[in-house]
Amino acid sequence: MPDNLSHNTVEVALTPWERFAEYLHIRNKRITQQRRVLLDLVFEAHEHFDADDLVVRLGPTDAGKKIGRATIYRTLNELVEAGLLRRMVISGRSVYEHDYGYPQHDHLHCTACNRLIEFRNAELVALRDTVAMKHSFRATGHRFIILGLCRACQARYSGP
Amino acid sequence: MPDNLSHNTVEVALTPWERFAEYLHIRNKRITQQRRVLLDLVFEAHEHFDADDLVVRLGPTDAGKKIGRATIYRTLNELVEAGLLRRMVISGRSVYEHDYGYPQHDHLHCTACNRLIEFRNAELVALRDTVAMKHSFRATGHRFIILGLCRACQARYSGP
DNA sequence: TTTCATGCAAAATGTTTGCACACGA
DNA sequence: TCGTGTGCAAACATTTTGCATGAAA
Repeated sequence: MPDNLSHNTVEVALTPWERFAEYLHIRNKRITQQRRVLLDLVFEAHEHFDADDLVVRLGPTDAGKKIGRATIYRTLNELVEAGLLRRMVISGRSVYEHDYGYPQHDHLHCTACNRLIEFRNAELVALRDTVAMKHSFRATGHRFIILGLCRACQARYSGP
Repeated sequence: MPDNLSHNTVEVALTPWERFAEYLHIRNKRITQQRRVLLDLVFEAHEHFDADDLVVRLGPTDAGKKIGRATIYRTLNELVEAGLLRRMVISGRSVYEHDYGYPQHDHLHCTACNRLIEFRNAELVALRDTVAMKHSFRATGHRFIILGLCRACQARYSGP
């Protein structure tokens, strides 16, 4: 396994689009306008977002091109299944981020301002696998979130 | 070899009851029948449970001793705030376990049978604090769940 | 021309809240 | 007594689903 931890992307053979097309083709699913628009929107930038963000970003502008909430949810599930997006649950709502072509990482979650800060730590995966092996468990993934206060919020909460 | 986590305890000065009473007293909250019944029920055994489990364990109609769902949710929130219970979210629902008088640990979650297996690892907290410090983040806690297949489910899914 | 996908609204889920009454301190 | 707590039902927020229509292949 190559150590790409010090770079911002991971080399991948296919573009997200090629990969999604492949995923759809294998399951006899169709390449529709909606899936096209959503995938482009989602891979426009490296951000954390939720279903509602997409609704907002689609909403007022494209008057004729309205995509229903249900389709957004359905497509997000497909993108997760296709390995393009990673889902995590932050205070009760699903939050998504790029997974394909993006290095493995985890998050610090500021419980005051709700910001998510990414970090990478190679030891963590090693630790995970050690623990899993000790319990005859076959690890397929993990969720690790460090909760606390970011620097800005520490300052804010200890007076001016 | 499993390390019998469920029979270990941490020495604490107060019983859960004393601690809850103290918590309530400080906030001018009252020791009611319902809170009494719920705390006893919750500390009856070391298990993972959710709100619905409590509803079921309280029975259909305890001769007029019915405790409403709302009260159960309200009390669980108090028990978490009081530091007696720890809450984690497993596939969209809140799951609780003892926190007070119970050693720090994390979980392996079998995504096939939904079982939660506890493990302890001292390195993890060290790692957490190292990462937090590197980001000027004040860590107050973390959530770490290793996802995968437990031994039984690995066997089940690779044929007999 | 046959599936499959979409939009809409309704349903499902898990939890919280408003309110009138009940009860603990 | 007085302020909290409770049960109930309704509200909530997010996500899923049933169904008739519309669009890929």
